[in-house]
Amino acid sequence: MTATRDPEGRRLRIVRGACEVIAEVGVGNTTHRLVAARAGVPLGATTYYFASLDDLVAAALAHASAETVALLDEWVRRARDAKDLPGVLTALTAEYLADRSRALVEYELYLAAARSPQLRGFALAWVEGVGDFLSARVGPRAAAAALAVLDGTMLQVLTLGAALDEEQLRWSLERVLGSAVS
Amino acid sequence: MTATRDPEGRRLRIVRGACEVIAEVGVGNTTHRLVAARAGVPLGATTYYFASLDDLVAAALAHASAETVALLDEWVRRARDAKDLPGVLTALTAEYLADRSRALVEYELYLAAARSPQLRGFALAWVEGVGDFLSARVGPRAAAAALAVLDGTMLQVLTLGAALDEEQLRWSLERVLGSAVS
DNA sequence: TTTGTACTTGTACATTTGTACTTGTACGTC
DNA sequence: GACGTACAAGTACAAATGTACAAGTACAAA
Repeated sequence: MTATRDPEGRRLRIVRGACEVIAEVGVGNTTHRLVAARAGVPLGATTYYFASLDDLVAAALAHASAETVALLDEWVRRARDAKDLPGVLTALTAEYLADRSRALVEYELYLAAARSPQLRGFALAWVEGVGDFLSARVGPRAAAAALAVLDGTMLQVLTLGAALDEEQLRWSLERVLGSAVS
Repeated sequence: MTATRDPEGRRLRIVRGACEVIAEVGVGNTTHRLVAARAGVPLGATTYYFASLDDLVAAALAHASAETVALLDEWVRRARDAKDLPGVLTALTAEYLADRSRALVEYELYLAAARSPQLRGFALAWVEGVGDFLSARVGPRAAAAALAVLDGTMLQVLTLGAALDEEQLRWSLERVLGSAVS
């Protein structure tokens, strides 16, 4: 018995499976077999679509990064004309953290970038994306401060397993953005 | 030829080697052989002192955490009566990041805690340590905000490989700590 | 229908890895 | 000095893993 033919779908299944595995066990413990089992494809499929395990992991991280960039567009769109900037940023953060699995892959990617410069571009996409947008709106200093608040808050939520304290985040952002906010 | 006998020193050498290896390749890619080579001990020594690889990694993370707790005491001591709290915190952050290798292990531990609750205690030590101290001095809201700023800033410096912008950090902290500062 | 190609699937194999084990050695105890 | 114990160091081996490969299968083109 053979599965119906669907190369693109298959590749996507594998990449998605890889993302889930990375979120669960981390980049270092990700294996062909774990990904194959998670994606529901035979082992050979993972080596057919990706030349090596590194390629597979890189594709998964690229996928996660692309999702974030897409999300970034939404952030910019919704925050551009918002009157209540801290409120919108807080809401967006809460939405982002709702998918804990994806967020974990993101931060896994973040940390992996610390060791391999070729991944740094992905990490930069986020920082520069949010940074540039905020910078244009509230100036570079406040933008950098807000970005640090957001990154630090998300990291703490992910690692400590606690729920996001939206009131606290809003308060912090208001403080940091200061008079730039209406 | 046999090395001179020194159980405690040996154990420490192995733990330190493990920390270095973790900083370089990450928790997931850490192996007995890498640690042994780095520590300059035969392979058998790593299994003699640690029942399993998990134990070895856990010991290394515990070691890193203990170092941080020790550092925490210094932070509290130096910041307790400081007139210029943002300035002192900025200086302490710069000092902390000077040892990039150790800082990386810390954040590796941070992220690992997201997946294994038994590591969460170590991650909590930092957050609660700094948090409680700051909280007593500037109130819970400003303390949490400052903690997020510090965590986010350090994460960005580590992952992007950029130098710490001390002026920016100082500005952010002043903004967050607000009137609580002299 | 026939055929070629891209895809599928299962398996095989060399390598790496965790860990146990054996042998040798230093040091406290008598 | 003799001796037992805790440590040192090398080796062995089973399990896991990355990857190559052979054989089969679906689908488009002719």
